[in-house]
Amino acid sequence: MDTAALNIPTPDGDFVARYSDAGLVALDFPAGTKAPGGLGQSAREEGRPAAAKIRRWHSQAARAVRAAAAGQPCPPLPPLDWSGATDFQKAVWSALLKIPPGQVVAYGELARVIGRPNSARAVGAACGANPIPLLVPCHRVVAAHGQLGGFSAGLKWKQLLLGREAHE
DNA sequence: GAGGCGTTTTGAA
DNA sequence: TTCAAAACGCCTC
Repeated sequence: MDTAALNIPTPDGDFVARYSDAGLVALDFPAGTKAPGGLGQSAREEGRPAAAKIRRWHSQAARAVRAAAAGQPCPPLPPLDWSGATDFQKAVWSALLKIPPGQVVAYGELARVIGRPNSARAVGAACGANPIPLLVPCHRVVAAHGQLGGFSAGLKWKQLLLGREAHE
């Protein structure tokens, strides 16, 4: 694929945003804090130098990442490239984008929102497949009974982010 | 409170 | 096409 990977420095480390011609395709958490997987190596641009539009998206994404990491309301996001995702995943991720900062919903509740009340487990799978955590706030989804559930970048990040948002 | 089972979706063989 | 796995929820003991 023709993608560009650009660093987003924050007080918590360097996030890595990956872009296609259509928009932001993925966001990697800072190396060292990410759970297994091996992503998050040093950022490098693949292919051509970043086009002007990608630089524009990157500045938007950088602002959004820093705001989200600080638990503040998210400024406008660049276009997100969800090509390759299933309709179910897109429905789940769209619903996630509507959750305001500081508020959490249960997997089962999210399942009802998208019209699949029995799909709580599938919602969890879709959250786990989310390539853009933080900006698509899967950390605001928790299991029933107040349990945390899981998080692709590690539960420590989930707790940290929820704590900061609750503090706002 | 703990354990087991059911539901739904995804990805690999 | 089939099967196993998964960031869950509900029911039973």
